[in-house]
Amino acid sequence: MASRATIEEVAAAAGVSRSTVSRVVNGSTAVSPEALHAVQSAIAELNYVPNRAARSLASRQTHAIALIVPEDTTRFFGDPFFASIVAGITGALGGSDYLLNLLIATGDPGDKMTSFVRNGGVDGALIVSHHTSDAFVERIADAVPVVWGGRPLHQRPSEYVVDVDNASAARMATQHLIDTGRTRIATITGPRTMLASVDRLQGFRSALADAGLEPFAETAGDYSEASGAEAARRLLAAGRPDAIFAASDLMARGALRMLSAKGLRVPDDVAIVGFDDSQVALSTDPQLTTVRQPMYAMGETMAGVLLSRLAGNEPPEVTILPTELVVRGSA
Amino acid sequence: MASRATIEEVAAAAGVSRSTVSRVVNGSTAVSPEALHAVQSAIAELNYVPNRAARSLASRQTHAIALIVPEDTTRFFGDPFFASIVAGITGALGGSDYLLNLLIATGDPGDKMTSFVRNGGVDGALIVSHHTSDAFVERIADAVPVVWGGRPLHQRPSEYVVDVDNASAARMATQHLIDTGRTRIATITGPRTMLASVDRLQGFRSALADAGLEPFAETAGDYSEASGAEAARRLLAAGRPDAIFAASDLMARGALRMLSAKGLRVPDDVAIVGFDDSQVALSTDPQLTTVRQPMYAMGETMAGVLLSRLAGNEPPEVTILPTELVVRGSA
DNA sequence: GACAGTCGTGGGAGCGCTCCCATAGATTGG
DNA sequence: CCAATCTATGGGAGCGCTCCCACGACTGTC
Repeated sequence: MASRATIEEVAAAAGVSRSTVSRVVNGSTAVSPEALHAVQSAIAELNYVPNRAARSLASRQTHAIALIVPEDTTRFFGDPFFASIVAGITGALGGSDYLLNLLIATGDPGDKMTSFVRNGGVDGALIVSHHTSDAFVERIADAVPVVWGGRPLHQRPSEYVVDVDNASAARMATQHLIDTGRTRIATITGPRTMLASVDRLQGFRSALADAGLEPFAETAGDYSEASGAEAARRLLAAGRPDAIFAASDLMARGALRMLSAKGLRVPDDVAIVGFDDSQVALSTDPQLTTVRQPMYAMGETMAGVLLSRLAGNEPPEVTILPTELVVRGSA
Repeated sequence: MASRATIEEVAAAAGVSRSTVSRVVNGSTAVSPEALHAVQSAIAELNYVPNRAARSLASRQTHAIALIVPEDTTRFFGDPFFASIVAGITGALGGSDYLLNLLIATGDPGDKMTSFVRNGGVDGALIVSHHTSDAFVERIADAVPVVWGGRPLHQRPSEYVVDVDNASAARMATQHLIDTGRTRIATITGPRTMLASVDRLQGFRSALADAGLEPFAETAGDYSEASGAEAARRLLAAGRPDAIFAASDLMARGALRMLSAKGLRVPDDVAIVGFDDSQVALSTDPQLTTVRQPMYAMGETMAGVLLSRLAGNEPPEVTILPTELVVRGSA
């Protein structure tokens, strides 16, 4: 906890001016080899680390970005989707000198997150898992450059977004069910307050409509395993689907377990398709047929786009990453 | 992204001085009701949010703390242990105006974490999951007040730590196995580079020694499910234990699945005891008998102790939280 | 009525940086 | 050989706050 050295002290030790030290630290414009060397050894000797607050006050940037997830910690930590997103972001940030700030909370009690972002806590933000109820998120988007993971609810001009084509991915999954002869096809959606859920539902419906089928049933979960099991229970109480398209692997796993518990065989009695292709898809028996979305790449791309904006470049506003149907045992 | 109002502008709008605005913002010493009111409306009108960098430069504190986890993201997100710790910390921070900074990384490539902490990025740090190989962690402890989750490897005078009594918890778990008539008892430990693993192993050994038994086998995992399965495979290849004490629920689950896959019944053929009592313990069939450690409370306490230190108080240096054996179906 | 103690307030002096302009010296060319 | 150009460097002026001291206007006391 030694008292820190300041730039001025380094300058004195190296026999140069503050400015020269600053140039060395920031690797900027030309500095003579002798000065360079003198400064570098002074830095090493004094164990100098530039003060973050002073630097960001003067330069008006923090070299930190936030990942905002309007979910409670349980959901956040329980879903491998977020783990991959974070891993992707971390990967993209690795090369840069930016730092990631994880801001996880529903509703932002006390406006801590909002004011942290607004009062210059970060240079920009990544926002995923956006619900209609999260008004605070919009205020954040007013304050700093934002990149959305998934289309924002209220799209404004010049929003940057990284997404997959949820509707056609869901279509593809549903089509697979149709192609394999299923006719009583139900879906377990995510919360209708999220655009991704709505889009997937719409893809589901349109695939059925094109095939001249009616949805057997539509029921909502919250992307968690428990909600998937609960949804399956409701489905079964109301009738006997021969296939279920679940909007997440976690919900698919919940449904699968509920079906097994009720003595139904998967895929013989009921086929199940999930969404994500996370580790979860491999953990079930049978393993899940699912829609793969490139979660790691999504995180990586989001961070890349934000960094590019912060660097003053003009990355593409919308990036749509590809999805793919992965056929395994469950359908 | 409106240009921000400064304290000076608020002062002008309210017809008072900078100082008075600062007093209002910091809720400090007496301000006349009229001034108070004038300032408050000026703040509301101008949408004023104090600048974080300026504030922390002047006051020499950031109002942020870090949680340092020297693990890769996969391990971090995969283990409910961390989820509970984070939830506990978040809970404790909720009332305060401190912010949590999650710093997850093995080895700290590029020293980003270390220098972030050292250059005044946070006022203090919480460190969990400390391995012998993580030298950078010590450098962090030199730079800011730290509270350890689990005893640090190199204990120095006046370290603050929140922990459970791992040795006696492991003893208790092992004793349960002995009491239920098991004699060929093996253990799956965590990495020997972590003190908690070593302590649990030691508790395991001493319970057996007291009962006049020899350990059937000791093999190490890394607390992950896969490593537990792998360890169980090794155990089976070498003989036939009739009980296994695993140092985490995740490893216990891995082991349990491996045993089932090999056609062994739990608990009839092999009894299993886990450690943590996370959600995982309830997800297996049979459910896990396990040592409950109060993970949420550990996070909460760690944060509480750190906050108390930062507030200039003198919290107890060592807090040992209680553990408890939870008997379910697996042993 | 003069003196000490309050209370609310203002403003100077930094906090440790970056940014920009000025300057001294070295180099070039007509 | 002197003006024009370039390179390396120094230092002033902030960035937006907090902290501390000082000041005027009141109160109360002997």
